[in-house]
Amino acid sequence: MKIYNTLSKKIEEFIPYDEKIVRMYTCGPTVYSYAHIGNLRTYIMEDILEKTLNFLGYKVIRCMNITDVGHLTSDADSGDDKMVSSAKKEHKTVLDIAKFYTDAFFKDMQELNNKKPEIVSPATENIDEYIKIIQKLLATGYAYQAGGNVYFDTSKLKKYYVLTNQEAHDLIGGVRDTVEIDTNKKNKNDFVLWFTKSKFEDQELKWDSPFGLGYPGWHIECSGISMKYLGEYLDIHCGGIDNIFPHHTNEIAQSESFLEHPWCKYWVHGEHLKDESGKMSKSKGEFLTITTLKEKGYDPLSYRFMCLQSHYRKPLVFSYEVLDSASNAYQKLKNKVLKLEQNGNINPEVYNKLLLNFKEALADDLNTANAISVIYETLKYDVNDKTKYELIKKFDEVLSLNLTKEKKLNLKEEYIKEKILERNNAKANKDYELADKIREELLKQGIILKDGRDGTTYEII
RNA sequence: GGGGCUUUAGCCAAGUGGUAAGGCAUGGGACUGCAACUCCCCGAGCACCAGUUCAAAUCUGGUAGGCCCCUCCA
Repeated sequence: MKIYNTLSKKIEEFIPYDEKIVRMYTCGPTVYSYAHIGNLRTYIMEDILEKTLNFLGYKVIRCMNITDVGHLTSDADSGDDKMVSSAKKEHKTVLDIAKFYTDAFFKDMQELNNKKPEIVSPATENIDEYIKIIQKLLATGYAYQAGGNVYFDTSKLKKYYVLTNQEAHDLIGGVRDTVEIDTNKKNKNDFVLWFTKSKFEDQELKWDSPFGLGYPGWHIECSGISMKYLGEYLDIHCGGIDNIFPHHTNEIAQSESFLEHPWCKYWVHGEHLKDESGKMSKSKGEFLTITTLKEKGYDPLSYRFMCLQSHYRKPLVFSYEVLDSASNAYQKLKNKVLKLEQNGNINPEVYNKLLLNFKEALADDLNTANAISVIYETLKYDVNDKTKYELIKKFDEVLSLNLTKEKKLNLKEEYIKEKILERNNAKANKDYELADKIREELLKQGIILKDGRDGTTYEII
């Protein structure tokens, strides 16, 4: 398959280290609040990537971290650890908060049909790993201690900005003036590996280490967890586009300095979901979560459908117009699939042809929009329903839109038929009030009545 | 100041040199007691300018608009 690699800024043929096994690391959430649907867009992309690789015959081992410590609100001393400030606000311990929002996160993931990675590891459970890495970096001269903290020395690298085309001196001009300069740093772009001198009195979580009582920097977390569970050679590292710099850049710096050989082959980044004002964030605009969407009557999978209709590397602007459109399209699509007859035999020629179209769409840098078009092509194709149904069922292994999920009938068939008869009598007597009442009652119980040329039939919602 | 992305019908969107997929909405029609569902029909020459070419939405150069990163962020 082909995938865009941020490292080369090109679409490349995907070749993992091992022929059949893919080791994939995806940056997880910082669990100090609910995830908004913009956060979730990236996880949908990652889910599609994982399932596409499976579809193409790879075995994927995927790992995700949970950031439950050491994530600052800003680089300045005025900042607060996000976890700590949440805990303060909600009068709970840091780990209580983390547990609560981790659970909420995976519930959202489930609502969106995002598979939970087989390895999920909180940052606080891997402290030994970070210490091990930092110790070696200190020993080999890639890190130094200053003012109580341990920093990574970016000047020791031949090339630090591997993911972007920036140069160190480019940074000198701009940046906002609210950011205070950490005078302990030898170089402007050095970053913290370990804090012993907490900037915040409230920092609750601290661990003993050879560098003193303290806590790890943010970037070291992903390197440590990744290497612990996926080894020294990583095939894919995913995350949101905002992580390219500094987070992923720093991960590469510290990991490759530690390993002394190249580390991850493919860096895959998802573009953001925007709103009218720009980037969706927790502090401005409407804070949209899966729960909010549900309360407004949207199926979470409509949102998944909305995301899949566009490309993961293109900005997508959220509006209710777009969501409504996706929601309509999704419901209609499901209805069509539901009506397919399931008897007969698969036409192997057509099956293989359309399956190939579908695979080619996904293998082309995850072109999910085209993959969805293949569903419509399938529905229109001149072939029996059985073939269509089985194809769509197969497609859904990747798309995960519940397109072929059986609906459950809560009512007895005889009861429905009786009600239809009753309504038909009412209609014959021009008692439309009663007829509509019966129709509404059945609708409440999930049954839609359809009046057509050949009488009344029903469908289950 | 530096780095990068983006601009295709009312909306979403595909397209990577050969004459604009697909979806949603709107409108028209069939069906219905009305409606919903379903089915049929209908729309753009691709931000702008200048090049390259037999041929450009697709390549080159420029202009304009929108957005992101360089500070925690998916």
